[in-house]
Amino acid sequence: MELNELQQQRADKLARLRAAGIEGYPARSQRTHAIPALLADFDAMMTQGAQVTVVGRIVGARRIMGKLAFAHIEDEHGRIQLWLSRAEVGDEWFERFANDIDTFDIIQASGSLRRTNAGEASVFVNHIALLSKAINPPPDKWHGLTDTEARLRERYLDMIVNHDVRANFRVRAQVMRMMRKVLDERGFLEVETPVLQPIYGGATARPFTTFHNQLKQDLYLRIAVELYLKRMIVGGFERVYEISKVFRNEGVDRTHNPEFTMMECYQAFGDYNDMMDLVEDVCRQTAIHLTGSTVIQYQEYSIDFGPKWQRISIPGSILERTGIDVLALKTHEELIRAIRERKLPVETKPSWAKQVDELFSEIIQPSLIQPTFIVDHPVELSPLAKRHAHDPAITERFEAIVAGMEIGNGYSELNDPFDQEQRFLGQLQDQAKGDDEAHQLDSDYINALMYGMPPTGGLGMGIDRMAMVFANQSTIRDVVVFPHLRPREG
RNA sequence: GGGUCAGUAGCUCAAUGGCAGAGCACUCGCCUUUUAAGCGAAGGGUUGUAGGUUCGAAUCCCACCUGACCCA
Repeated sequence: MELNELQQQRADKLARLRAAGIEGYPARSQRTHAIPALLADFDAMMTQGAQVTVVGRIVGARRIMGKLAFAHIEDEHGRIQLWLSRAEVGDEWFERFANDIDTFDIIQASGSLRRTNAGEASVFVNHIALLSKAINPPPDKWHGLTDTEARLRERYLDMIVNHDVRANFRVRAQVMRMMRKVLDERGFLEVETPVLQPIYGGATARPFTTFHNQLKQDLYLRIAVELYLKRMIVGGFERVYEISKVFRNEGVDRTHNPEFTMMECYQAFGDYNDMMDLVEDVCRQTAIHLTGSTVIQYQEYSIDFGPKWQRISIPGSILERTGIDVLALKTHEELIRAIRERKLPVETKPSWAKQVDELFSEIIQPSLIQPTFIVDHPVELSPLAKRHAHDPAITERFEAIVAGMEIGNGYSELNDPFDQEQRFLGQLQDQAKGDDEAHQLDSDYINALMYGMPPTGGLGMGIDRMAMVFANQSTIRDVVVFPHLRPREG
């Protein structure tokens, strides 16, 4: 590999250490204490004359004087000062520490515990071992690494230097843990269904396509888990869930990433009310788990997961806000004309249903900051949802909105195979009109429904967006460990 | 897809048509209580890429690449 000047200096130091019989990348280390544990019990251990061995990465500047040296090392959860005295550690290692050990090297230090004159808890070192030589130099010790592109391209460095980045991923893990906890407590079984699917379904989106060489078959990376989980409901499982990546071949923006993590669950003999209850429960418990309160801070808002969520009707709220009665304007053309007459700032979409969705998402949704369920989705917009018991034009469906973002979507599942076939055929018509996100016709799924699926409630929740909410991040890339970037030229 | 802004040393940033600089980091020397240690010295550049204008371009023009933000 080609090394720049700073990298070459470090490589030369590694060569010098090896010439002295010191391995740069040994297999084993002998930590006796994690740094936070040491700090928590520091004074008692110091009084007892404890000998400890800590490990970690050297961060910040080493401060080398003629016969004393100081540096800080950091393990995952803590940071402590190392205090080296030439007399204590010996000339050989003191020189080595000064000359051939660098900031960012990962080392092991053994010694006793002492406080400096300033009172700082320190390990008074009598022995050092190198665990991993860093060839790349650290970024600016004061300003750190701030360039967005550099942070994303070298996320590992971002994680080393910017601790709040690490914190986001801990929150994300807690969100997933609470999700599993609530589902497990309610008796749901965690299952795994195919990621590679011959027919993609369960959402309206464009897929990624791949190819199976032996079967000579096009396969799609799933855009949702839904249809397979509902086949399991047909198969007799009453409560199932899956948490995993789904893939949608669409643009990247503040709230979209082409691969994202979704939780989907299905509850036989339940309906969409049970699913709304589940959403409220998961969010409330997660908030309490993370903050001790039902209220969390998101950007400039305080969001309260304590009360029952408000419910807003899609057609009703559009009528109220814009004067357009979407249920009265039955054709796509009429709806577009009404939008143009009012000069509403929305994109033209390829079907009536998509246009209603666009209207709502642009005009109403961003203003829904407190937890809200939007309901009464037009049947054309929801090809897998059961018609509303009191109005066949709309469905028993909800979307869960927090901070203007959709974090979940659920419905009473359509289990009538004849209606399901008609919905699929309607989707094919949309496709013929140019809607490249229309749902495919899955005849095997209809076949499954023809064996009888119990009345069922279903739910999908976006883990990434929940992580955004609970980690107080405004872009999805800050809760995705390694967001996709275009390759650099050359 | 459209618009705006940005890309200069390892990092953070200057230099608005006239010698490409600073701070930190790094290297060398001194230093036994440092905390962004201190003092002294030295090194480090294909200014995102490729063209153009000009006596002269980091700077102006064109195209492209990468990213950020805004809009649709």
